[in-house]
Amino acid sequence: MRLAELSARSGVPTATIKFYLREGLLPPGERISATQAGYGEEHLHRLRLVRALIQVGRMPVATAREVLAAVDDPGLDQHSRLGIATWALPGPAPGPGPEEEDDAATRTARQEVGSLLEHLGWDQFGPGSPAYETLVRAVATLVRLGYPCEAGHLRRYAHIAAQVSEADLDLLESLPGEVEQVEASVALTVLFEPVLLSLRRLAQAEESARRFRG
Amino acid sequence: MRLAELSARSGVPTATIKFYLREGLLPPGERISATQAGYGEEHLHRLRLVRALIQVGRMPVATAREVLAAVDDPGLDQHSRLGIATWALPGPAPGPGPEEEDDAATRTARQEVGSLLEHLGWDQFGPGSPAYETLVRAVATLVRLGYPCEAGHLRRYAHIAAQVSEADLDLLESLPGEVEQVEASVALTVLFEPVLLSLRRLAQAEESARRFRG
DNA sequence: CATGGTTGGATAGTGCCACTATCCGGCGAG
DNA sequence: CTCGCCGGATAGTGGCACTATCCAACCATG
Repeated sequence: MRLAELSARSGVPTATIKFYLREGLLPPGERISATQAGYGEEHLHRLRLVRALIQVGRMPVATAREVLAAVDDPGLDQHSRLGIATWALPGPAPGPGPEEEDDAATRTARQEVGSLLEHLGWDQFGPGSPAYETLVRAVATLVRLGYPCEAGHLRRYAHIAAQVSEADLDLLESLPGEVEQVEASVALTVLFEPVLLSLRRLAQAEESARRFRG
Repeated sequence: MRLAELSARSGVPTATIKFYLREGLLPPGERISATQAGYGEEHLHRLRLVRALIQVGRMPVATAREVLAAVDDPGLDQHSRLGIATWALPGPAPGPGPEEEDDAATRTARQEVGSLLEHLGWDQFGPGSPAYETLVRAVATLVRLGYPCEAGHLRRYAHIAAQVSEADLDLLESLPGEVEQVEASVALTVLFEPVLLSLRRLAQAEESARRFRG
């Protein structure tokens, strides 16, 4: 398959594919001659994954490169791979970098988050992990706006998150092959986020109608 | 309070506050003289909300303006206000506009999503609503990558989403005042997204450790 | 063999968007 | 008086995901 056909089958412009090749998101095609290269089905699949991560998952190009490098890395067991994937994924609020906020709200948030995770016994990822920091930032913002979000309130959401992760892992384990599972751990983590959030919005509308109308 | 103090108390640069005033995200201050204006606590609160929507919720400035206009709109009942807020919120994958994709994956996704929502009886928001379209896009992407996401698989996530929305509405109803609830419906919908997704990541790590190690 | 369209690679440019820097005249504290 | 701060208007910046252009090699066709 040539670049043009890869573009036609994926719907991605050739210029964009070249860009991804340059950025290392897509492995180079098999060299046919000095100025020609050929691509296979695996390139098509990877290209679709890249598009999904970037467009649906809103992942920055640089992050996608790191995540995909981890996916391709051999010699990692299932758990570390999922860990790497989860670690590298940017989450919903990457923020303007390590600006080390230390206001009252952030300190409160750290305390509530810490006590929540301690109570749940969730100690795989501690402070410093992206998910943890994102959580602290979000809770700090809620605190700053004056909304209740002590560990008690958060616990309810944590229990629900645990159910989601069970569904995630069930789905992951139902897939064949180990390589596929690694890729899937990334793809499913990212792509089920919009699914979950959209369903939440739809469910909110239903629940709101139930409570405020009929 | 002058602009400089508003800036100091919120941590937002004065230039940025001026920008928000220009964009209509923040109501103008009370005119003290021809070239002086004063701001109150409500401006501080609104400014924090704006920052939260834009930075934590990743909402485009234009969308934030619309959402806040709906929040300020009097003469809307609770349900419509939540509806407007939820409708205007952009969700995780706004996409490159109404490009009317109509490939096989999208058609499959529309069918699965339709049958899922029909089965659940969720008919508040049909096709055309942002949440619905976001869901279709995400499912289409999953289909394209070859992951299982029939209505059956999605139902499990939908049930979990329903639990989230119950928690959301419980929290909303626990707040005093009606104006506060309107603002809260926006703030909580947006700000609990990172909370939920971060908790999911943390829970995934725990669940993964439980299954693949111990 | 000529030749014209196509291919892959390199380089520079575009468009969007959330700010941000600068300038200007009016105000007000000392 | 006066000098620095205030608010408002205008234009510029930086980041990022592409995208347009150019070039020489390549291959199919006549």
